[in-house]
Amino acid sequence: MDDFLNTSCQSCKSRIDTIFKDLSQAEMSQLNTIKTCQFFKKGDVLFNEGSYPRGLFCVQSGKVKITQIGTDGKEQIVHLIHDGNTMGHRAIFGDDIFSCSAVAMEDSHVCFIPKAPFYAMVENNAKLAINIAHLLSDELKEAEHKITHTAQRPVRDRVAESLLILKKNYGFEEDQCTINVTIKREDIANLAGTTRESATRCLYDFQTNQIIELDGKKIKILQLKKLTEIAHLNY
Amino acid sequence: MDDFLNTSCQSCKSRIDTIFKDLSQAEMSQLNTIKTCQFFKKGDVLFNEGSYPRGLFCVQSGKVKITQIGTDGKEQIVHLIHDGNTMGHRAIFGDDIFSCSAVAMEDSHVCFIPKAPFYAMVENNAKLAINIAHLLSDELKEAEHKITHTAQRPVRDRVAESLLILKKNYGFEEDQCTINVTIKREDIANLAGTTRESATRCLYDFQTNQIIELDGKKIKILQLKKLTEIAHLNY
DNA sequence: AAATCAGTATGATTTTTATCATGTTTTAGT
DNA sequence: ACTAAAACATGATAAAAATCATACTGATTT
Repeated sequence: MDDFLNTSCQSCKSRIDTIFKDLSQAEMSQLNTIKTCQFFKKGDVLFNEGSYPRGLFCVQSGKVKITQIGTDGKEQIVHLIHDGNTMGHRAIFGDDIFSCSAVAMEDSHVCFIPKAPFYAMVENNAKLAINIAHLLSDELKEAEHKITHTAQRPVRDRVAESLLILKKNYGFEEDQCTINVTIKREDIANLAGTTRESATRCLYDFQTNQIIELDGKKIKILQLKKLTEIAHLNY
Repeated sequence: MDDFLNTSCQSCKSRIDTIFKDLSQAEMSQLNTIKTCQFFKKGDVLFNEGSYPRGLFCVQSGKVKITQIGTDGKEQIVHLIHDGNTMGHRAIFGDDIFSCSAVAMEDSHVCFIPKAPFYAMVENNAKLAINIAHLLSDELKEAEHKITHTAQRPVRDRVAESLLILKKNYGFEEDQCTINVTIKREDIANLAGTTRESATRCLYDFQTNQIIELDGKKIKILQLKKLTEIAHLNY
């Protein structure tokens, strides 16, 4: 992790869809003053489950996985993060330690906003607080959906959904079918809540059925519709 | 569902630990003006998944289950509600339809605060908005925990945890060991994310091992410590 | 280029869990 | 109190998934 050139919040392309979208010019320049830009290399840990949050992370570019350690130390991917997403708000507003860890899945530029001035800013701006509540509401909805559909669907369906989640978060490459992320089989398993072997088997089954095409760590979705059918939901 | 006598917010015992704990006297009497008190009989539906929220529910007394319909129409219990809890905040602040249904598990007194005046109140009170963010943060933490531990633990562990969740939400009766709720086997299964048969088998296994005692729909916890060990977590 | 290592593929086996089937008990309604 | 319906217990079976075991591939280091 190194410091990096300070991109201004005003010109940050990722800002449009964040909790900061409604800030006034004055507040924006204030935010710009208190934030710092940081660079994380692939594999770097942004924060660790159990540690105390010192502030909010706001992703400018890159990909981060949010994980939790379950029984027997097995990792569960709880959330996937891309540019424009924030991290740490749950721990900050829950007045809590981090319940998850964050690890960069590729080189990422992430801004950091120290807790105290950020919290003060929120206390004086109900609209900002409401935006945070909105974000938390969306995440809660997603989490509750995942509870229901993890408990109730077979591994095959969940692996199919995991591919759709990857696609939703990271989109396609220029060819409009290769998912724009490099991810290990094990992480697909950790996202689907199954074992590496079971995930691998599902992927090969999908390939055999011409639904996807595997090329090393890259995954091409050939039949998006069939994948959503297998997942039993509409993305 | 009938209207019921209007208990005042000022004297409401459940208020102490709600999002409304920090309201000023003026705001409190304003809240008291806009809210209505309602009564729901056991089995009554408070709201339905997919419908549009008209306001916030605040439970004065009673027990409510928050459920979601999964694959093949199977119900998942996402949340258990007791006095002092609110419902509908996720849908309201997510600017969304209800993603869950709410059904009274026993006769309940629930206050209703219409959406528009409530939202206006929040827009003018950052502290209230922060309290809502706090609540959502706690719920998100709980949901993420459930994702990880549903995916990773066997049914037996999850059934054990379900009993602990029931105990946490509804406590014990006077004997300090009978869980203070009447719940069907099927609902225990829906909470644990398994089938009725599997849940039943686990409960009888626990009884055989003198960890619990079953008496119709009532459950006595004989060895709380063993139950937490089986669940593989510390409550 | 050989060696090392992380990640991968895949078969065989065992364990876990759901499903199916059937009889019993409990509860609610008249 | 009687009847119907709902909820429950439990065994047998089948299906799903984890675990175990082993060999392969591809990248990186020496």
